[in-house]
Amino acid sequence: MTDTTIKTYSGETESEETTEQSGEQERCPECGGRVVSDAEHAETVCEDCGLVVEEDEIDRGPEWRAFDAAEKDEKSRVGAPTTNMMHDQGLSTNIGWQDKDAYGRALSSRQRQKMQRLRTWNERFRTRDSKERNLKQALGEIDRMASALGLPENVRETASVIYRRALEEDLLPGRSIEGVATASLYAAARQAGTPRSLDEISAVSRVEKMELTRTYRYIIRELGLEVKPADPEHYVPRFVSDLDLSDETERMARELLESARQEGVHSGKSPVGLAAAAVYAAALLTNEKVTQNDVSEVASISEVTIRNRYKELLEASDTAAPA
DNA sequence: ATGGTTTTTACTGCGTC
DNA sequence: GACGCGGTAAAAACCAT
Repeated sequence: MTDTTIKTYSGETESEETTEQSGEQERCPECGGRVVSDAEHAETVCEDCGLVVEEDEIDRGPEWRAFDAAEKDEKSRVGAPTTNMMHDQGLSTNIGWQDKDAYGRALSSRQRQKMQRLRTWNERFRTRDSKERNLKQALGEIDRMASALGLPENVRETASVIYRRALEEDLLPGRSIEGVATASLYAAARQAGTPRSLDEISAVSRVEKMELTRTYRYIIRELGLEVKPADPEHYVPRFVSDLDLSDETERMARELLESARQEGVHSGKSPVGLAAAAVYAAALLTNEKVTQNDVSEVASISEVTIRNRYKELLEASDTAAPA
């Protein structure tokens, strides 16, 4: 009866024994102490002996706070910030498409031809080696899927970083670009606390779910990424808004999940199912009309699961806070 | 490969609009 | 009668061993 062992629901997790943090935390070459970076002085120093490991690091952020537009111009550094979302981090030079010179005058036809030729070659070189081309494609894919799923920019950014790392560690051979890109996005979404279920992801991806899970697991393991089991609460806001329910309901759903957690109901169950059930139960309690069918659709989970979960949910909330 | 869980599928009965 | 809901049994999916 005592169900104390907490099993993790592995469909969405299986990351519990990833890296014990800091597999590659830098160490001080002198004393082996922990090294800590100090952005203000642009240094990386050892906590123990104070040795400066690196100095003059580049601060890519803006100069300081800007209080109005003029100051913003003054203080920003030149150029666009580097971003991992472009295959060359946005750093490569591009040749403008307008056939104008630096003063805006039209070019002679001879010059125009020359520029056209340069553009061609520039493009060829820029994406020359396979890794670059690989990245270019993958990032395009990540972007496409992310917008299809309505994921915010920071998730895309994270996904890009993960993909880049996978590429650098030679994790690609034998795996499809799309598979790894999809897995990166999945991991990024979960890390960012805006998880999408495997179903949702594979709906917009070109790869099968099986390949996705395989690749995902592989990536997580090889890269030592720490991805905590998805928290059902993270799904709640999305379901609530998809169903046009009130904030009150959302709050209620969270409460239900909270008391359920204390009762250990979460153990081994699908987070999505739990979230869906909580939303349904909450809607009931706040007298808003949603059918189990509605919920099951936005959550892509079966009605039966909702029924089972929401029964447990209500029981748990009774024991936790007897009315 | 096997076994234990969880989720899904499919079907049935009940009450209400 | 259609619909929402609750239940059950059997199948499928999934993870761990």
